[in-house]
Parts: sequence; C-alpha cells; structure tokens
Amino acid sequence: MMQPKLLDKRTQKEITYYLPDKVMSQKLADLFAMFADKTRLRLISALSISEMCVNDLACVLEMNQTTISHQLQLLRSTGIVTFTRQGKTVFYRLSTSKINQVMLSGVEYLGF
Amino acid sequence: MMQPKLLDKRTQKEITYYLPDKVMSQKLADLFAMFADKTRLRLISALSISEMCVNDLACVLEMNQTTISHQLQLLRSTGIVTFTRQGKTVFYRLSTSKINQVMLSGVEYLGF
DNA sequence: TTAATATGTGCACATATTTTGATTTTGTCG
DNA sequence: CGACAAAATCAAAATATGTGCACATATTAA
Repeated sequence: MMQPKLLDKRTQKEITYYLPDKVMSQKLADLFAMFADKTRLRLISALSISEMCVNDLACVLEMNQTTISHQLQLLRSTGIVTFTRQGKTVFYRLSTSKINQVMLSGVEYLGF
Repeated sequence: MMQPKLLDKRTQKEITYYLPDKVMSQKLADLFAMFADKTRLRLISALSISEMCVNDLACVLEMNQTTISHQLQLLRSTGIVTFTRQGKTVFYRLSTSKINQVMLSGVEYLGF
C-alpha cells in the first residue's frame, strides 16, 4: 500500500479515523445528488411554496409531464417528497421543512 | 402553452415569480453536484481536518493519484478548494469554512 | 543536463442521468 | 360499460460522469 509522503503515520491514522466511511459518504452523496439538478431544485422550490399536482408542476416549470413525473419519483425514492392521491390527481409536497435548510445552505454559500 | 388544471392563474403567476430562474437553479445545482460524489465528499472531509498534498490525499483515501487529481481540479474549478505550491508538492485546502456548513446541512438532514 | 519525484492532462471506457414520445395504469363520470 | 383525464412506466436517445492508464509537465537535486 501507498505511503504518505508528508504526513506522519499517526496523523494519517487520525485523518483516516475522522474521515466518513464509504457507506456514509455514499449516503450523503446520494442526498446531495437530489439537489444537483436544476429541474429537481425548481421542483423543490415550487413545493416549498405550495403543494401541487404533477400537471401544475409541469405547467409552472414549463416542462414535459413525463420529465416531471420521473424526477418526482426520484425525489420520492429518497424521501424528499411525499404525495397523496385525490381521485385522478396526485398532490406532492415536501416531506419535511428540513429540506429547505439544505437548499438554504447552498444559497448562502453562493451569497444569494 | 400548457395550462394549470388546479391552480388559478394568479397563484401560478406567484409561484412562477418566486421560483428561482434556470440560471440560478443551474448555479445551485452545480454547487451541489460537487457534493454529490463520495470521493469528493471524502476529499472535502479530509481537507476540513488539515490541508494536504495530492499524494497524501490519495493515500488517506486509498485511491489512485490521478483520480484524486481529477476530482481536485473539479473542486478547484468551482472554487471549493485552493492550493499553494511548495516546491514539487501542491497543498490543497478548503477555500472557506462555509463549505462545512453545506456538508453539515446534509449530515443534519440525514440525522447523523 | 539528467534523474527522480509530484502533479496534471488527454483519452478511453463503463456507467449513470436527463429527457422525450408512446404506451399503460389508475381513477372519474356519464 | 365506454370515453376521458391524470399520472406512471417503458423504451430509447442524448448527454454527462467517474475512473484509471499512459503520458506530459513542473520542480528539485545531483
């Protein structure tokens, strides 16, 4: 195995110890991946204003219904949104307001 | 153009108004994309503990040097890390501690 | 200048993602 | 039931991403 060039072994061990393991890094990465697409970010923004049905989301975002539906499935699968069916129409909403904290941290970082 | 089925026009206008535009959504998405890969997250974590040279980062993460270098270029290009050269070796560090806030918002969301 | 070492780049490959049109499922209401 | 409407799924194209090999570049030391 490769050896560090500048870190002493003790410091390396320490860093390795504090480093998130691959499983946890992957979970975090999967979460951030949901925020790493402009369509999904706009869906999240829209839903943070008001719950909405698929068709209205497609209207507001001016995008294909299928695209919206697909992205909503992704957001569902990661628990970011939930939904309720009322007859033919399905209403989506953010599952918790904590999602906005993540968005905001990005907005603040960029200084908007 | 598609019409909303359930929102009245006024509400639609309002939502459209508050929705981040595509340019800003893309910028945010690009930022989050940097956090959407486990290798980059681990690099960021390592650098939040201590600045380090490329080789040591490769050691600590137990990954190919070229892979690390590629990912560091990405992190550089988005301003998340900066570097200084000292002779042959290049030291990388987080450009601001604000980056940790973004990471933390994700960690908190997941409840770790 | 040459050798040795640290880092960056170009390319190729595999894999994943985003989007759309066509189709299907689910539900409503005559 | 049949006609319609909303949303989901399928299939496929276009695009993007992560990784590592081979090589290029930069810096130091001899």
